Amino acid sequence: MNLSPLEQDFVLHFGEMGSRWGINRTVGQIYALLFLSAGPLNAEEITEKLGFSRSNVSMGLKELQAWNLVRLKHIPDDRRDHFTTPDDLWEIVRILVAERKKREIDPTLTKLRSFEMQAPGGEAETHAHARIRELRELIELLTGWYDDMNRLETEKLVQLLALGSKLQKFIGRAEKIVPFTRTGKEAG
Amino acid sequence: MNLSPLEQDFVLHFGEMGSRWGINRTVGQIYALLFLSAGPLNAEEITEKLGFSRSNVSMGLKELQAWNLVRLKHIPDDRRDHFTTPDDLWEIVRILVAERKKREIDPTLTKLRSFEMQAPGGEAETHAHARIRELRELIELLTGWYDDMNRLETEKLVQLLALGSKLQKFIGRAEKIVPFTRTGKEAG
DNA sequence: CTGTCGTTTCAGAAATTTCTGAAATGTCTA
DNA sequence: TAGACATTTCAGAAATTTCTGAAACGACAG
Repeated sequence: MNLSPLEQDFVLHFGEMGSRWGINRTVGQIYALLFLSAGPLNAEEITEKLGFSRSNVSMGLKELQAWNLVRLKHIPDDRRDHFTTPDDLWEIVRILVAERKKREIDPTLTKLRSFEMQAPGGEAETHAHARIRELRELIELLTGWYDDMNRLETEKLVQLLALGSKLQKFIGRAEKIVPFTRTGKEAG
Repeated sequence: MNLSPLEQDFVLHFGEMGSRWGINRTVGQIYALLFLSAGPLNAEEITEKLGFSRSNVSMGLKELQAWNLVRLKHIPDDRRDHFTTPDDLWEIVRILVAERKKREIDPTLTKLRSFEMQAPGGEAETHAHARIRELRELIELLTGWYDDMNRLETEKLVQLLALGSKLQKFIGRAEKIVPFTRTGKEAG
């Protein structure tokens, strides 16, 4: 019931990567293990394979569930909880981005907007305010783009990404065809 | 020589955010302070404004320099080092993304490819290998798109982002114009 | 060469985060 | 209701990260 060298290496790498992303090392490892596993695992199995305490696994799974990164799966005649990651990698990407946006970007935008509301505190603060406005505008452009792309079916999304900068040929044209729209929702 | 309430709040927020991104809280604060400041600051000024030790500021600045996020600026008749952030926010975004890619994505890709090289360790590992291949392909698609976009001038980049999913109208057409390319590198 | 000024280094202190075992909680069965 | 099983909670232990003061370093001026 132990890890193959491949799994071992993969799990360690993503534990390491997780910790550079503000994610607890062991949480990263649990996720990596589930990601590779052919079927759902229960907490006991994870404990055995990764070799940390049962309670640590419990907390890790709880955190992964809070992030919506792991799915609970019930197995007939077994009342233990089993866990998996989505089969579709794009779903994983979507979840990751959505959660990070919700937790980090959205509160930041709120805060930046509130800064802009406050009357400038004198001459010296003019520069800071300008800087904050620029930052807010940049983040809004990026999140607007994200919202837009996130609405696409995965297939279309992949096609657009694959085309990349080749689409710049159409910049002028697109404006003519669909003028004055922001999100493209109306155009779909 | 102290912080305005606005600066204070901004600095604290980005310190907090930094720590969710694997960046030391005080490093985030130093960066936030420089970001808002109208002109270059020297280490002593940063120490006074943020109230942590001189050596901590020194280390923080060193780290920011290693990340290429901060520029050294010399002021005539002053032999202290002064620091700023780029005026152009898009330059900051480009640097941030480039550095994270270099430190996290590229090594991960290398590792995934090496996993694929290794002969599968038996029936059980087939699934893990498939999963790894999928992940590698997804990351390659995204980094390919990034490389492609990164080559654009900022103005074009902003235009493309602003159009968002409206560009899907051109998917079929673009394929005709530039067929068989994946990353756009050959087409540039 | 000596003194001043600015920066960096680094060992240990302080703070924070993560991990664990033991106990509590919850749920189902007989 | 008792007892078997699964999970969660949480206070303290362990590990890690961050921060500091003191000393070292380096450049320059006189």
